[in-house]
Amino acid sequence: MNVGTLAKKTGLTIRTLHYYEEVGLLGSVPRTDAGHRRYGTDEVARLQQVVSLRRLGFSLEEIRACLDRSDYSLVQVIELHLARLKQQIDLQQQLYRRLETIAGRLHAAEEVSVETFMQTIEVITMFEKYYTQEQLEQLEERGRQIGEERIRQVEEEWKALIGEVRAAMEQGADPASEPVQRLAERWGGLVNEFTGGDPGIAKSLKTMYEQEGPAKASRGMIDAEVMDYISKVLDAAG
Amino acid sequence: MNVGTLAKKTGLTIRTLHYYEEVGLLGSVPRTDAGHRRYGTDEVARLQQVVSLRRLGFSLEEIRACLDRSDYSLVQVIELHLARLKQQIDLQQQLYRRLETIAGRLHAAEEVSVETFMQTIEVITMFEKYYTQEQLEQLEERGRQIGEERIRQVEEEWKALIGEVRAAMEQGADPASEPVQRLAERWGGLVNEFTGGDPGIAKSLKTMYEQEGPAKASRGMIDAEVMDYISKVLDAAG
DNA sequence: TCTTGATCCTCACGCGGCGTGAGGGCTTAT
DNA sequence: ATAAGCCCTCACGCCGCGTGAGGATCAAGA
Repeated sequence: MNVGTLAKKTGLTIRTLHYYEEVGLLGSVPRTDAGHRRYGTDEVARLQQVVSLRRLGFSLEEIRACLDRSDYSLVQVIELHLARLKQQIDLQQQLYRRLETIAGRLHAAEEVSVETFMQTIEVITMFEKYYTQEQLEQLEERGRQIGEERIRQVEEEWKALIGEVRAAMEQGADPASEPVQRLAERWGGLVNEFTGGDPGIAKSLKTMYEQEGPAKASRGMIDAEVMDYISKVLDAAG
Repeated sequence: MNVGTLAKKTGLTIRTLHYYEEVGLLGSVPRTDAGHRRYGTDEVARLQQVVSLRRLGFSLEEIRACLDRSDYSLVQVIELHLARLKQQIDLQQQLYRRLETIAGRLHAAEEVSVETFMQTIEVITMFEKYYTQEQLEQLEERGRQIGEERIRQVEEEWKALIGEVRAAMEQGADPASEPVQRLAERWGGLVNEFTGGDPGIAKSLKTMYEQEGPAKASRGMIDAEVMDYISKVLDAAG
């Protein structure tokens, strides 16, 4: 059998067959006087083995090791390969979830510029740093249940509330005073809307604000001053 | 900031920074008189974006496209990337399952030579050709429940039975005769032990034997003659 | 100021698993 | 004899850098 025929039979290209021979996977293939390769049953059998192992994802180097030295511990090679595969799959799944989340957030945004994208990435990365996988899934789920509509609405409520808090702060209003305390109640309500009442998520949120600072954690909505003030207000509530 | 410092800050290598500049990801980095690279805030910011996108698994080409032309449809790029990732994950998971199955079979074997391995691969490949994913999982599950002990025992029973059938055939025994019919009963019992009474699996098994021929499908245990004979015997049973 | 060690530069080959030509010889049917 | 279709070798290209070689430059101590 000549290369072309064998190539068609195996689905490999001629170049691949040449290459396999070149790297020593097929030994020395016999030739005709003119130098054309002639594949006999031995070569075909060997090639079948190579193809089978290749389809399982082994490297050419591993395949050669397995086929050349029968004392090679196949089980170990497989175990190793399995471990590598599992690691890769895990990594890719993690990546997939990340990208999915990002895609979801971008879908919700009205305009997708590179800046929005980068910001989203930063937010996700920051979140992944402070929330456990479980918590992130929980947040996802709650987000779906609540709906995009409500999320945008809450966003607006936050902006308004922060504005009012800032105004109170700048007027030097007493943190313990009645109107300021009512702001605190609304604040707590919005926080609760995010955490869903889960104390673990609340704790992660707190840690994130402490570690990253209010400005970064709130994506520029809350600065250190306002945060300081609202902390006092909440403290005054007991 | 010089390269070394930036490299440490980003976790990249110096070579990588050079390379990114070489392929045009960082524009033209300003230099000192001596030709040393000096990274300013602009370059650092740009690099941050590159790193972020890189961590999401985008190719350098894609990153350049995204960053250079802001009119580039980010959402589409992400969707495409997600699709690719999904495909890869699916493929790798399929591979993983295959390898796991093979590893299980090899674990059950007493001696693992290259031949055993290749045979196992062939068997798995053949099975995957004729049974649905669901059916394969069902077979797995039944195998686990029955236990290796019983599997080996059944293997022995098959060998013995096939021997008896062959003997009957060579003596020219009437397929409808009482003792031969009793062999048929045992035959049906063993087949049933494999299929677990599932008609879908029985059908796939039948298709496999028809398409691949008895010798290949039974891994050399049953040849065409014996298969022919036992078919007649089973037909005679009605 | 001179030295020394750390840091920087460019150039260029290497990996894995082939794809994709270029430029030429062989075979087979007409 | 010629044309079409095989085959051969040689060699560069891909991606994302790693890893040197060989030399220039910088910062700090003697």
